[in-house]
Amino acid sequence: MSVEEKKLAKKLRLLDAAYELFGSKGVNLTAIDEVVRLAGVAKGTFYLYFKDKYDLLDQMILIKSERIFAAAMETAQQKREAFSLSAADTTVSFTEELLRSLSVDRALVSLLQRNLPSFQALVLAGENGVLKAPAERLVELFETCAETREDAKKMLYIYISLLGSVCCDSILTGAPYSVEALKPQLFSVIRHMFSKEPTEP
Amino acid sequence: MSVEEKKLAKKLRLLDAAYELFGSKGVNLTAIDEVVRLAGVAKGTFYLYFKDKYDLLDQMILIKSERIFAAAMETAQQKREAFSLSAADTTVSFTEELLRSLSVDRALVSLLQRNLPSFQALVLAGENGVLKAPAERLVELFETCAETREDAKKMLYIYISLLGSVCCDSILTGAPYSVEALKPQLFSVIRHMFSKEPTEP
Amino acid sequence: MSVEEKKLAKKLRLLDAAYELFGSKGVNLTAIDEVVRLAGVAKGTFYLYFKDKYDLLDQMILIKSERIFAAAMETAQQKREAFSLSAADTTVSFTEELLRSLSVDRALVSLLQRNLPSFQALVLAGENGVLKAPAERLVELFETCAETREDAKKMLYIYISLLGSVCCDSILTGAPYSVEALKPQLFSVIRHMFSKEPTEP
Amino acid sequence: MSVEEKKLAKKLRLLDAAYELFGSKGVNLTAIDEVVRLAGVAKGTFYLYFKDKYDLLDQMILIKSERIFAAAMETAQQKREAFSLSAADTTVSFTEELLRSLSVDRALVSLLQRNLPSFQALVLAGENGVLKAPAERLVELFETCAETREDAKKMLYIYISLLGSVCCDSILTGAPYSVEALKPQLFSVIRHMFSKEPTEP
DNA sequence: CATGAATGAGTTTTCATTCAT
DNA sequence: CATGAATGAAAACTCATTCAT
Repeated sequence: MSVEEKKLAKKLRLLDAAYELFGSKGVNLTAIDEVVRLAGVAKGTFYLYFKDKYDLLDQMILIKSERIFAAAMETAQQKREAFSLSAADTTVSFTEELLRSLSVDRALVSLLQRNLPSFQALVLAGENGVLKAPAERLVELFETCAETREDAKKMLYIYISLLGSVCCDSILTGAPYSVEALKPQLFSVIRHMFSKEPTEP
Repeated sequence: MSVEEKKLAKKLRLLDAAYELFGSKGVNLTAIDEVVRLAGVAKGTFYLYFKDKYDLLDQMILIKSERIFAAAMETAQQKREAFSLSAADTTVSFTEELLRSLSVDRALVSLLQRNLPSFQALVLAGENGVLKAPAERLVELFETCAETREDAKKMLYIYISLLGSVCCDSILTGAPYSVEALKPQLFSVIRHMFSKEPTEP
Repeated sequence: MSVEEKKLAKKLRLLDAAYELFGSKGVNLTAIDEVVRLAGVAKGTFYLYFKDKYDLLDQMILIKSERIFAAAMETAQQKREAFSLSAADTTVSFTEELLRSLSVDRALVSLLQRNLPSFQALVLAGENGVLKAPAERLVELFETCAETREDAKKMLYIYISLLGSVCCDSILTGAPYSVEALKPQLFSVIRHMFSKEPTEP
Repeated sequence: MSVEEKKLAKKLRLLDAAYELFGSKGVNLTAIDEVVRLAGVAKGTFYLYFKDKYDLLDQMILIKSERIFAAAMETAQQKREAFSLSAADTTVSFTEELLRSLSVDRALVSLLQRNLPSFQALVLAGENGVLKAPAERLVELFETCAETREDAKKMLYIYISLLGSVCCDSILTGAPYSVEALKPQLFSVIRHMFSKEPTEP
């Protein structure tokens, strides 16, 4: 293993350890001491790779959410092409896929819940590398029901906010409603977001 | 002033001081020392009324949100009666009123942001005293577009989640969008939530 | 109930509560707050009857140990007269009786254990009212094997020390030896204390 | 000085400082603050080496008592061999030596007094490393007057209890009797413990 | 007499950060 | 690069004691 690989391995071990701990006890209640202990590296090493706890958090959310996000979009796009799905149905499909992935990765949900704002900013920031592609796809989907690209991005923002806050408790605690119980209403709202009829009186 | 009144006054002073500080610097960065200093009471007095910082936080959110919530509902109901508003329009009106109040009370928004889950649970818990009345009104509004009362509560849950997460950043940072910028889309989504047309293909 | 009786009742309630708590968690780890709460009196009332925690402790040990001490001596004396027991046998009998009482009052043992010094001082202080009579009897018993009264008191001191420290753990934890397991050796030592043969080479 | 040596030095400085303070004012009245100030280390360093005050206390008693215990046994054994002392005389010699050491180390006495039970357990626990050798010697001494090894250990237990509780007050306060004043009776009791004559009527 | 709210000095404990090795 | 011992400021929490009612 090269020096460069060893460095990466250490950083990844720190990220994994933090992932575990931040997810289960929250960022604020997790001491750097615990992270390095779980990662099996020295305390000083932490500061070699991260400015502080919150720097690590940001990097982690980025890495972890990218994978899941891209995969869900990949699946949704394939379905869209295979079955000529509408934008609304594609978004629902994407949502469904996302919920499925999140359901089996409670640690990530826990993280997102505690850090929704950073996550939202991330998705919206078109310039950002890692989430750029799937986010762009989503904007395009919402453009089908919006007058301008800017309006589409606003809808996307609302969609992401809704998704984030609705799902976290459902997945983590199942209270007050389970994900399955909320799906009909949630999908209905999403579909309505794509409806073009006037709602003003 | 009776002893009981003095006790209440002291507790309120602590709540007010914490409100101020939690809102401006966040709960985690606020030391109990600061709270009691601002409140002008002894440190021990804090522990006479609250188990810890988070106990105070819970009580505060309850108190503060009740006021703003009840007021918004009051206004919305008056408009509904005066102008025979539909359920959708009443909900929009309630939303508008709530956003207006929150816009001028950034400290509360800051609090809600950091504690959305507790707040959501609170609204949904019909048994809870303080938020019972306005929450019941909202359920009734959503019943006009839901098959069952249970479905209405789910829609309410989605609505509250949406509102909470959409607004917090908008109000606090104005980024990525200001409240005003998001209103058209937000209200549109809310109105669509009341639409009865099928959205399934 | 007269005023005077009410006052006494309060003091006794405090003593009983402290008895319970001191015995189970030790004096140092028991807060006055807990004592008054358990006693059901106001915090200020405590200071009406006791200077501080340790004042209460002293009074309590006195009261509690007097009863048990006097009773054991009473029994031992009766046996002595009935069966013309020797001083050694009377002391063994007294010891046996004491161990029996203590075995069923673990709270008191716990107290004595944590406060042996005060207790020893108490027994030896011939001037003290409550323990005077039984202590005097013990001195007399030891005088049968000592040259002077002063020597007898020293033997008594050794006896009390031995008894106190040997028994506490035995009764409370049964470790490393149970009271029953230690009795043969303990009684043997006590009997030897009364033996007059020279032990010097 | 190596890192490991420095660590040990720091831990010893803490132990020494605590020894000084615990001995003069008691464990409960000594704040960790004082310990670290006297030791000349930072507060955090304390928690690097000890869980809390009582953890330090336990470690300290072990270390301090081992030294004094082993030394007294060493001396007693030498005398035994030199003068062909009997088991009883060797034990008296050991006792004398121990009392002498303790008389000039009041801090340790103070400690033992407050923690006799832990100390007794320690001596009896044959498996324990540090006190194993001298304790084994004592058991052997008592075996000369006991039927079984188990009986010998019981006698040892009684002997240790007696010694501990008799001496503490004598050494520390000189009241009600000084060590010198008690020695005749104490030694007599010890010698009687080794006498084999029947004491039962 | 009795109360119990209020006090605040005192204590324990944590933890991000540094730096010599 | 990596380490982990050391730091000490800052935070949480306790509790004996007082005193106005």
